[in-house]
Amino acid sequence: MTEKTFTESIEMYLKTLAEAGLGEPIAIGKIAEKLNITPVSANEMVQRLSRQGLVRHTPYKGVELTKKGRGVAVDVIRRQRLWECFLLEHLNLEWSQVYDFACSLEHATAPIVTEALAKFLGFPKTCPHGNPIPDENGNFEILDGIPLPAIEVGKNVIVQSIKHPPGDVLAYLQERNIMPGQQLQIAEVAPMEGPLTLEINGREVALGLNIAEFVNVTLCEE
Amino acid sequence: MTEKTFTESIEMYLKTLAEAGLGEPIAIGKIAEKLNITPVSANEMVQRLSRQGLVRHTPYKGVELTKKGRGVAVDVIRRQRLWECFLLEHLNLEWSQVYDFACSLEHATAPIVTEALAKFLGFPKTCPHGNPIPDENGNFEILDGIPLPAIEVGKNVIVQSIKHPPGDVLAYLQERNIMPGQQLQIAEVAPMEGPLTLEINGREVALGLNIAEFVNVTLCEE
DNA sequence: TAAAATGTTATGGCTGCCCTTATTATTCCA
DNA sequence: TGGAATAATAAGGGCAGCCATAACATTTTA
Repeated sequence: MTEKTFTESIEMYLKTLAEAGLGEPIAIGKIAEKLNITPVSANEMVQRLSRQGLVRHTPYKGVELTKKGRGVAVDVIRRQRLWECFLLEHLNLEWSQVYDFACSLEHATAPIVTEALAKFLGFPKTCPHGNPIPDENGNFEILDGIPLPAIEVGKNVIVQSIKHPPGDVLAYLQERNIMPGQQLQIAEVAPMEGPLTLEINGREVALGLNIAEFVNVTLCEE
Repeated sequence: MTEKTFTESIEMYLKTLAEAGLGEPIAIGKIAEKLNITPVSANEMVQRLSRQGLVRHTPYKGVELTKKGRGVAVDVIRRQRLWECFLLEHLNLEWSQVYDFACSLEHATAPIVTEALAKFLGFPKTCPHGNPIPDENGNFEILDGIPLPAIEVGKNVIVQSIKHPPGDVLAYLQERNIMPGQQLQIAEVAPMEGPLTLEINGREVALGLNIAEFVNVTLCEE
């Protein structure tokens, strides 16, 4: 077993790559933006990761996780999402806050602790934001949710998951009850990339397109 | 409020100082030994801590926590001991392992999480090793236990607490059932700084003096 | 197809925290 | 009281991970 241990910084890079999409290469600029560092620094670091066989970097094309890198990333994500469950369900912390708190804890969690935590929680399948929690072997189901902006006006949908957004957007969503399990309807789509108007529990709520991209929903059958 | 945040390294120095005794100054050499670094490095770091007002360093005399430093140290200790309780009682991890696991988590735990954890655990008064858990304001009771080597032969005692020992000593103690709450008797004291012979649950157990120093006990009343 | 946007490389610098080696100062103890 | 042990200081170094600035390469797009 290559049971190595990686720095917090490395784990954050790998997690960021995994969260950004496990298919296509990610632009270095995007990584830099998400990690709040300069593109030059991101470039440096990507080279280090490349040397360690954790990512594959095609200049001017982007960065991809290798199998090894993906394995680490999935493990980090597992740890984080388990902690999110614990913090929300057992410590009763705010839905909008558990991501950040769990992000600190994830880097300080040994494998034995991770597995004991998973058992304690009853092996949850998803985190409080609706995203899947990989199992001990790194396997997880890919969600079938659709980004909210792709839904037609008038359709009833249920929020399935929230992709991790930047800044205080989670608190913004929580205030408006846009959380997994919530049913809502698209009441109106403003022209010129304008906001969506949603109907949630009988109330009208406007939601910018950029934010709506982070909300994945499934159609209600009726 | 000076609600600053400190590096993991700084927290470890301060915690080490607090654990080594909250009275007299600690020699730099001792700190270096406990943190597994060279005395030169420890000296450097102590100067940094001094500049930040966290410790008071009297050359050739030793290092002491300032009020500010003690506050941080007590907070770190609170976090660690709460996690120890959680890891032992809820995740069912080994008594001998929870100290180290908690030590990683303690540096990644925000105040809100600490308080929520304390509430979840029911505000425990001591950690699994019998050491007091400071409350939210940093107050805690000082234990009245006596180091095992100070007890006379023949006396019945109950283990009150285990000071944190180096290396694998906790596993060694756990194997021999020397844990808080355990009743035992000093059967024999070998001459020339030789080991103690203890009677535990009808079995005889030899325990070196150096290790016994870490075991605090109270006399059984009868 | 040329300008704008983005990515890459080079250079130099910074901080935190650790290291070694060597010299000097102080304290402790026999 | 003098040598051993311990502590302090100095000088030089390393590594991780970030920064800025500048020059240059490639890709995108208008």
